[in-house]
Parts: sequence; structure tokens; C-alpha cells
Amino acid sequence: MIDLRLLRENPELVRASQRARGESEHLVDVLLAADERRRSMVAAADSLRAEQKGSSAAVKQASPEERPAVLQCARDLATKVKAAEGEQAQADAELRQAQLAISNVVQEGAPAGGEDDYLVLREVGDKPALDSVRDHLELGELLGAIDTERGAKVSGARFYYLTGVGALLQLAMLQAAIDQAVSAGFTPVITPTLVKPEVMNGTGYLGSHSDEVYRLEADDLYLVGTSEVPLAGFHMNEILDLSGGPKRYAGWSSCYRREAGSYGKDTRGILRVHQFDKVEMFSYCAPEDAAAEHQRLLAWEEEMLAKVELPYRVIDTAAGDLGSSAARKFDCEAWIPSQGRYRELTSTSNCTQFQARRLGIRYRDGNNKSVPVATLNGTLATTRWIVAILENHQQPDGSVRVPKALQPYLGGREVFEPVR
RNA sequence: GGAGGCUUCGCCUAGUCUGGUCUAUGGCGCCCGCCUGCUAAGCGGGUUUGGGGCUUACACCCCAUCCCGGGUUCAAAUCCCGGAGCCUCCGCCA
Repeated sequence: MIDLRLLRENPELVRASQRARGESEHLVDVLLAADERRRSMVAAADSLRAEQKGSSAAVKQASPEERPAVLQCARDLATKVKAAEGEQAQADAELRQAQLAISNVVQEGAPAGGEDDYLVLREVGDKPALDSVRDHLELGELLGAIDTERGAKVSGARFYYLTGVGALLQLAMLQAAIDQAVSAGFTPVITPTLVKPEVMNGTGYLGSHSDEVYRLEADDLYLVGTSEVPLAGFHMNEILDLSGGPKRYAGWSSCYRREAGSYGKDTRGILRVHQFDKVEMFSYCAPEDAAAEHQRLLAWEEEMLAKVELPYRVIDTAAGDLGSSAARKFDCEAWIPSQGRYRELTSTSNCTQFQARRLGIRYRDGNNKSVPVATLNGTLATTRWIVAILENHQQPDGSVRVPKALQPYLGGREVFEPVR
């Protein structure tokens, strides 16, 4: 949620952000009113409670003859306090609701507009010159690496098996990602993939994108769509020591997405699936360091993309295409030869203090005051990368060249040969 | 799944039976100061978190906070109900 103090001091900034996202400015007025109302309710309840304290003490000290009158007075006050607290609770709830309805304030510099209004920051690497292009599924089947038919038989559409070199490739890639992260000082973490509602909500995934999330009704738990969620929850309701710099974690987990509303989109192969594996970077840092940390995360993503030798471009996502928690987002999109276009392989978001405020994650600043930290996340490798690796490194006979940096993780193997 | 125990302001802990004097005790740690040639020891003070008020600021004041949520009461760390987490034992099972 956004900072109420900032809102009070500079409501125009929040309005401008709402405009850039294409979201309602009216929500800002609703929130301001709710904030004002709650403040007056709290003040009223506070002073009544103070009065009641004195009154209770008076009962104790009263002499037997004055006691009945004093007691009656105390009873009346108790009734008033109860009423005031009820009103305060309602005002609290209304404020929170209004606060949750507003997305994070967009960082200055992010392009305005929607999904198609991204800005291309750079293009890196050479697209492969291919006479004839096989798509990743055809290659995957030739190599005995991907089996979507049996995936569908066993679990339904958008499920798949990674078999043989497919399974090995994924493990190699994720292990390489973890190694890179550990070298960079990240703490590797294997996370839970089922989380409580408060954690899922705290990370901002139960807002407009709640259709994307699997929920286990019987247990009131959610399946995570990214290890960002359990990594953000890791330090929930804690005060962190950031005096040594950002706290960085690299989460390895399976990820689950319902892909509601994407019917008919990317139905072939494993580009868009309900379950995949991912190594995700997650940083907790001081708010003033967040923009720089965001660039560092982007640099680590590009380092990993270079290791698997993929041509890609970096885009600055437009305000209207940011998740509700993000203030700024950069995606790296790899060239997909079979589609003749770039597709997202990584995404790094600066959530500023938005998630931390919901999750109660703070640190002590220079004045020893506890303030919400900034949180950031970024992709280091996912199952989807296999699509780009197979297609970009394919050879005319259907074999696939193994990127040098992955070869040590595959017993020195330099090429995947067709098995049929 | 069944039975029992536990949860207090960084850590440990007193307080809960018997409601008000709890504005929560003590120790450890940490911070500031004094003392000392330096260090240790010693001495004095400070040290939950959040919201609000007042201030240039420091200070100070008010409210809430004893795992969480309800309830009883003029009044709850304390009594009652519900929940969570941890521990022990039993049962079942990878």
C-alpha cells in the first residue's frame, strides 16, 4: 500500500501516477477522505479512553457512600468508549480498503500508457541465421526433451513433462543460475510453494490479478506463482538490519499460474504453462538504494542471458502494464525464431516500500527510526528459457548446441542429438 | 487424529492461582555518560513497537500494545471462549 504521509503531502503525485496507469483518480479522493475520517475517530476514541482510565481509578478510591455515583459515571463512560471504538474499527477497515485499492506510485521516468507503450532500452546479441526454423516443441520432441501430450493426458492442457535432456537442461540451467546468484552474494533458498492469504495478499497478488492464483479451498492456502511471494513473506513482521547493505535471496521453486483469460494464447509447447520452475532474485534494501538495486538486478539478469547466449532486448514497461506492487519494471525479452518476435524471459520489479508496508517489514534508518524497506525482485532463469535456448541454438539436422556456460552442468555435453 | 505443557517490552525471566498498588520485576546484551594512564572492573542513566499531539529541534504529553481475536467487568498480562505457534507423549503413515 502507498504511504499515507506522502499522499497527504503530495496528493497530486499520486493522482498523476493513477493517470499514468490508466486507473481511477477518484480513488485518491476516497482514500484522503477515509484517512481524515479515521484520524478524527482515533482522536475521539483516545480521549475517551483517557477519561475512562481516570474514572476507573476513581471507583477504586471512592468512599462507600460516593461509590454508587462514581460507578455509574464509569459505566456510562464504558458505554461511550465501546461505541467510539466500534466507529474507529469501521473507519480503520474503510481506510485499509481504500488504501489497498490504490496501486503503487509509478516511478518517475517510467513510460506512460499500456501494454504496447513500452520503451526499448537496448537490443543485445545477434539473431541466428536459420534457413528453416523448427519451433521448440518440434525440437523438444526430436530430442526426447518435452512431452506435452502426456502432460495433457495426466494433468490437462498447459501441462508437460520434461524428459531426458529436457530435464537435464532445466536442472543445469537452474543450477547455473543459483551458482551465479551465490557468487554475487545471494543466499540460496528453497521456498514453500503454498502460502497463507496474508502473504499472498501482502505481495499484491490478490488484487486485479487474483484470477491468476490457484487457491486450495480446503486449507485456505494459495499456490505461489513465483517464489517472490514466500521470499517477501520470509521477513514478514520483522525489523531487518540493513547496515551491511541489501539482503539478497535467490529462491528456487516451482511456480503455479492459472492462466485464466489466456485461452487460445500460446497453446503450443511450453511457452505458457500452469506449472514451471524458476530461480528468482529478491532484495530487501533501503528505499534510497532501491533504484540502484533495480539496475543491479537487471545487470544480473543480463549476465545470465549472456551465459546461455541468447539474443534479447530490454524494455522499460509502461505504467499501465505494471503489476499493482511495482513502481518500475524492466523486462528482458529473448528472440524467438519460430515466432519472429521477442518474448519475455525475465522481469524485474522495484516495489519500493509498497509490499513491505503491507507485510510489516522494516529496518532502522539513520535516525534509528523504523521505516518500511524497499523490496525488489527479478527473474534469473525459468522453464521458459528452454524455449529460447532450443530455438536459437538449433542446427539444420535438429540437434541443439549447448551454450558453453551450461556444458559443465551437463557433464561436458556440447550438443543434444535427436533421438528419433 | 488424541492428551498435556508452554508463549511477558532484543534474549532469559518475575508477575497469572487471589482482577485495581503492573506506569510490567530482575539478569544478560546493547547505547550514553562518569571514573580510570589504557583495558577490565565499578558507578549513574537509557533501551518494546505502533499511532497521534506539541516543538526549529531536543524534550515532553496522550492512546494502544504482555502470541492473535472475541467476551465478562467501572477496571484484564491476570478471569472466560475461540484461534495460532512451539514442545512432550500416544496413535497413524511416507
